[in-house]
Amino acid sequence: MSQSVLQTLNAHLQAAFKALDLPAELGLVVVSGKPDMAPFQCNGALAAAKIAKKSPRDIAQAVVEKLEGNPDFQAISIGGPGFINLAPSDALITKRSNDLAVSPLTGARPADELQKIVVDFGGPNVAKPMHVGHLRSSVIGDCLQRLLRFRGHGVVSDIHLGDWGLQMGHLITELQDEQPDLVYFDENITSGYPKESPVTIDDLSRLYPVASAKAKEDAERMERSRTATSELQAGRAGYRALLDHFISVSIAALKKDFGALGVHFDLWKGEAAVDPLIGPMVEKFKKDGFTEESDGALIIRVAEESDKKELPPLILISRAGAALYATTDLATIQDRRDNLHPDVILYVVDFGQSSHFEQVYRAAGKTGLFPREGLEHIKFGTVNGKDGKRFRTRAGGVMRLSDLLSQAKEAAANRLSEAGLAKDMDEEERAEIARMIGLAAIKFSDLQNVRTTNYIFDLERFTSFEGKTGPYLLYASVRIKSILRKAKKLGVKAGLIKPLKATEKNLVLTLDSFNRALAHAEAKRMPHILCEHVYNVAQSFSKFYADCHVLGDDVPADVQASRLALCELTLRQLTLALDI
RNA sequence: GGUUCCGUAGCUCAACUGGAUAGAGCACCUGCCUUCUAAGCAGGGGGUUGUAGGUUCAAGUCCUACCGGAAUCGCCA
Repeated sequence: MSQSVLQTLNAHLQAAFKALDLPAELGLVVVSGKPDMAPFQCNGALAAAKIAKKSPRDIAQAVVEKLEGNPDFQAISIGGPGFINLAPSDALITKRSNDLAVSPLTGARPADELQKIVVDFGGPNVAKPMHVGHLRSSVIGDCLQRLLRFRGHGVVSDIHLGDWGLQMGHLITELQDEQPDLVYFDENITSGYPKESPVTIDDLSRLYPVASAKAKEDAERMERSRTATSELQAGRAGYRALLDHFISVSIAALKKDFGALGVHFDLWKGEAAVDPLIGPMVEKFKKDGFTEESDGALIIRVAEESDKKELPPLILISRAGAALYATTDLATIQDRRDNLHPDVILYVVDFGQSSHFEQVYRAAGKTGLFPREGLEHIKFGTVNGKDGKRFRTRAGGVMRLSDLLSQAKEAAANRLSEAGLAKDMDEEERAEIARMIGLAAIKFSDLQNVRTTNYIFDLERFTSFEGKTGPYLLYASVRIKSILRKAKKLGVKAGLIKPLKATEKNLVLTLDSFNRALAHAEAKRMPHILCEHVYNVAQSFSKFYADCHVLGDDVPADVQASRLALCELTLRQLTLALDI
């Protein structure tokens, strides 16, 4: 596999800098900020000026002279204070385009250093229904796990169900108030519970808010939930049996939701699964002297010298004797360390929990449980409404995931019939296409902007089909497929690629940056970088499509073959990238 | 009040980590379908990057102080 055009030019520039006794790194070639002047540029002459004590333009001039006559360049010029503008030769572009055409992954390569990575995302609670906030974690997490796998890493994804802690106490006690006669509440019975669940998923989502609201106003009610939580964690049989029902009912419902989203998890573990590890882990922390007592609770101090404000200690065991969120997270790290042996664990969780993870990561590092550097919080912004205020679950009008999906699907179906598309298909096929388009719209609009704050949820944008959207990308694929179909009918075969017009060369260079986008997206754990690339591909193709007729009567046979090959290549890369 | 994150076109967001005249998409104008799907293409208007300083050849990006917003601040997850 050859190098990308950028890498090739980069090698030449670095060699030229080195030959001038300047640091090779300064020869770094980047995509030009002024694409109308040249596709690439090198800014090293400006930085070199200080070291060499010469004017940037003189250095640029010397570099240009070194590169003169190199067949890989079509044009080299100096702009402004000392920018070196670089245009690759047609021969280089042509060669690279044909290399890409025969590359199974259209130029993508595995990461240099392969790692074992655990991706923890989704994190839905047993007690609460899925809403748009979970959508974000799921879509980003799923994209990251696909990206990392594509790059060759060993990836294990875990949903990390919220099935432990106070919320379970809430559910148990509220259920007891509603149906006090259930056998689970009889302390004299410790086995032989019914297989059938006493509750449905709807019951669960109804019980929790009720209990939570009551407990907030009534200290006594809260105490009952706390006690139930402790008893559950201490192993009370009836409560454990209830918990198992809660979990299995939830998982069944969640599998449906995540299935509809096309999101996959390797592990469906929850917090409850690491319960047996907690006791020994806490004992070890105690023995090793990492813990101390404070106000009746067992804590680990995680403050560091450099903190401007002391970070509160991590609470391992509450006054009531219950394990908390941080405790199960630590135990989960231990579980993963011992069973999965990861180099890195990624937590795709909203930004509001930053300090919690900071506490857990520090504690893990301090106690020798897991290296601090291997734990990464992949944070994203809280979900806000159009008014910029937080999109609250309580505030009524909860947007359920399934509702969102069906709305997107409906919008897609309307668009299809309006535009008279897919009319030669039967109803079932059309519905399937509408579903895919709606899903693409949702995923892309969520992924394309990864800012860490101020995430605004806008249904209209999520289901829009014009401009920079998922459907636009699909549309590009559809157009290519249509050309390929026609070519097959006409008996035209793909051949050697020879980019002639600017739109063709541009498309090749865009396709050529695939690997760079993948590597960059991985390094930053930012899916939107990949989205940006795919959008660029679709846009470059659309321009090419409008500018270059592929199968016209007036197009020579070799040009037809070349453009057809370019179409095939583009489709392959689009398909690969959309699958991530 | 403390800490952390953020402030870019009317709206939603980029800007490859310090590079040239800050880019896309909506929305708004002007063209383009008897030719491979117009979910598209070509073009236009729209900006003192919250404010004020500082660092240097160069600042949306780095440092300081204000203004405005969000999250969080020991027994919820």
